Amino acid sequence: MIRKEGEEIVIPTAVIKRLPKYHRHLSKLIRKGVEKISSKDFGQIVGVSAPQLRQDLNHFGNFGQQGYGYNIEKLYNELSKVMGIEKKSNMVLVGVGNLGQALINSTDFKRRGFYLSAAFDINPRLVGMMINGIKVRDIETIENYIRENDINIAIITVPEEAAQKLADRMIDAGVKGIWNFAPVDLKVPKGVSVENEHLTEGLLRLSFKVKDDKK
Amino acid sequence: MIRKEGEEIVIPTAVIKRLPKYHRHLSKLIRKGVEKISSKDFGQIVGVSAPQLRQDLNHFGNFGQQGYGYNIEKLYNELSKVMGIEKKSNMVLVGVGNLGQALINSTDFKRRGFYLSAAFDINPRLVGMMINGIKVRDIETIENYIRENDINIAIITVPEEAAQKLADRMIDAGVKGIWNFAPVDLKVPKGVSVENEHLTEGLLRLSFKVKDDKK
DNA sequence: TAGATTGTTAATCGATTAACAATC
DNA sequence: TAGATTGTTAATCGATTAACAATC
Repeated sequence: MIRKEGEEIVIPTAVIKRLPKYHRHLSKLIRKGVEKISSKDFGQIVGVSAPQLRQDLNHFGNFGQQGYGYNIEKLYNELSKVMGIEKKSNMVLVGVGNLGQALINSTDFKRRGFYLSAAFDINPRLVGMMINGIKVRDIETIENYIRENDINIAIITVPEEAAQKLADRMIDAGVKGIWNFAPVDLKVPKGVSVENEHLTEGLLRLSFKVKDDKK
Repeated sequence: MIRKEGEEIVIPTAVIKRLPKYHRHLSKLIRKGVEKISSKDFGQIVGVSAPQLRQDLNHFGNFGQQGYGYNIEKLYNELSKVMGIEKKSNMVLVGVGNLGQALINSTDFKRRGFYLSAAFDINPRLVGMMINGIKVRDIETIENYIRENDINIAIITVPEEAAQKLADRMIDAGVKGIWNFAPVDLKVPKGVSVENEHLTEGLLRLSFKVKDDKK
């Protein structure tokens, strides 16, 4: 793809949705020790057609080589760059309940290059604890922490009622992205991104499919 | 919409993806005590255009009324039916770790009409425990339980390595749908549905958006 | 070189929006 | 009845697939 200087490049949302899946399977292939792969084979693995895969990747650069295919490690690193994954820890989690702890303990995160900087909770019994190497801090100190440590992504795993207020506070302190697990659609100002993880919706989709299949 | 007898009706995947969101907001509106709503207003709430909303709903029936709009409770019940939500408990969860416990304790599930029948784990320390009214049982008894209680949906919250084998066992015993939280794409035979909940992918999408906004 | 496979354009398909007659 | 709002068809837009020249 040829990019003209100064031109706005808009990536189709359909492409953005597929990138993380590519990233996950590349990570898996690296662990398996595979070196290269063709768009045909990789497409089969991730469940998209070969031309679609090539077109998706070409939004970000020409990572392949004719007659050879794609070098897996190179492609993985390129996609990591594209998605802004850096070893530098710039992420916090708020709400150390069951779900919060599950995320703190997630090996999949770490494996994919994500590192949590700290966790926060309102419960004094939890404050001070260490979980998987992450210190739980008092929620009242979160604004300072965000400012001082240049945090730009926050994970919200607090109850529904607390989520929006908390989001506002963190955004005021400088957070640019929120990964929200509370069952509300958070409202955020322009320039801030939200990814709402409404778990129950996945269950409903499954239920629909099961019912639909029976017919 | 007029349906002809015997004709196969295929619901576009784009529509299926939006249904759970409609359901969630209807649930919220009921709790607020709102009685009726127009496609224009409801579209604004759920973030789709009014014609799209009407078209989506009309795949399943004509639930609105000209000059009036939609009765919220009626629409909620219709969509619940469409998605196969029944009070009758026909769902089990396997893997009572942090994530499993988070789901067992979820108030959002119950509120939306979903009920768990039982939970299973391999760890003898957990077996026998009651969590939020749900009994934790020995994983070795799961096939029998599925057969005897006519279970058709299973939630998998076990480690990656155990997920596929477990899925196979449960499908053999009669499970028709799997909601999978392990970071693998489960392979299932035709007639069985899977909804893969790859949490890390949501975080990557967020990371991409944050990075993309900075430019 | 010959074979393989990419990058990219053009054609097709599906999903969204615009528009309006039907009707409560 | 007049006003509001649905259900539905036709037009537009975006995303996917097919095809192939470029090239390693």
